[in-house]
Amino acid sequence: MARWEPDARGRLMLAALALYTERGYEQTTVADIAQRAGVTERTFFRHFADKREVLFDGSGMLQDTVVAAIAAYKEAPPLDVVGAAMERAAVAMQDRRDFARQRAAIIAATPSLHERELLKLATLGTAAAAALRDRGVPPVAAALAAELGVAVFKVAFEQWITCQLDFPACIRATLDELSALHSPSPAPRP
Amino acid sequence: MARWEPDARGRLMLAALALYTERGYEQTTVADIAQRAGVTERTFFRHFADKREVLFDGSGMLQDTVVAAIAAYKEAPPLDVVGAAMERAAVAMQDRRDFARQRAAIIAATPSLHERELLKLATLGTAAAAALRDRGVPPVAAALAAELGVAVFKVAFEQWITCQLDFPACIRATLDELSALHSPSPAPRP
DNA sequence: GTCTATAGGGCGATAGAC
DNA sequence: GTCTATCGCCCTATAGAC
Repeated sequence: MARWEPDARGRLMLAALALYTERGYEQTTVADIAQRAGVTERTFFRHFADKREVLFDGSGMLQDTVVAAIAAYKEAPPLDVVGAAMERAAVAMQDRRDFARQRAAIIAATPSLHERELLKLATLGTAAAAALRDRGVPPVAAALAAELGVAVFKVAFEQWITCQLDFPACIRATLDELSALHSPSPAPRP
Repeated sequence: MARWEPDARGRLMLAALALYTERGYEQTTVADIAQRAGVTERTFFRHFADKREVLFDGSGMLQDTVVAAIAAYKEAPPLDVVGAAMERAAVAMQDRRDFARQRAAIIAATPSLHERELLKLATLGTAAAAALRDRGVPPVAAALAAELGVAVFKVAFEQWITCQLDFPACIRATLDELSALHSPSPAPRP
């Protein structure tokens, strides 16, 4: 028998998700989470910088996916590149809709977690802008296109967890809405 | 002589701005701020919900300006409405560029403050979306247009504090960049 | 793993304005 | 009398230091 149960990190994440749902984020102490995971409080802080971070473990991977997709995409206008990258990220998240929904419910109920989520998305935007610049997109256009990409992601994510469509389809629908916003007249005469 | 000096709130804001600049946000305690303002620590927390909030006193007014501008603007496509509202907000901030720059420097140096700034902008976006819906814009288009408005505001703000242009001009320039992103070919044959 | 400083909330007391 | 701003002290949990 091992000296410690394996995967303390995974148990801490599950315990936090469950407790935040059961009794709310603020009513849950780090000691509670550690106890349910069968480790000490100190161990929690070895794995996660703070009490919020335990819910954001996948955000680094999401960012890597987006950045890689931007770098790899064929020659195209900046907006098409970020659109395709966001769809790619959506594909990677598709099979975790129940988790995403539970997590989103906790975050929506907790301003402090909402803040952290926004920081992660902003960091993703900054990384996306850098990846666009690496493709030769001028700085301001890159910053703007990256922000639009994140905006599309946010709106599409909201759709995804509240309706039946799958995530990539929500991204495509939101990208269509974005185009429509820029040509208010349904069909400019050809 | 009054029992207390008036405007404890204003003194707390000034003291916080000065101390955060002098020695950094994390190296400043609430006790330090309270002491410089001549009140107790407890009084600080009666005026501001937390140590960050003291830097975001104006954000409610900014939001009111944007929402009012959206409600009052003439019949026009959603993107034009938010664009005009952001320009209106920029006009209102124009005369506080030095303050904005000092504040931005503190925020840029402090992830925790960056988080709070993003939350305020997200809240502004939500309010702008609601104001667009009140004008009859469909929900998804409203959410997307509001996000675009905030994106333009962020990019333009960055321009404003790093270059010589005035804020409304930065907004207009960024709105032009936004249009350009959607029509990559310089001039589609008429 | 233990120790400590700080954030931030709860509660009652005080003193001025009205 | 009421209302409101401030104070002071006690408390817990976070998060960093040792």
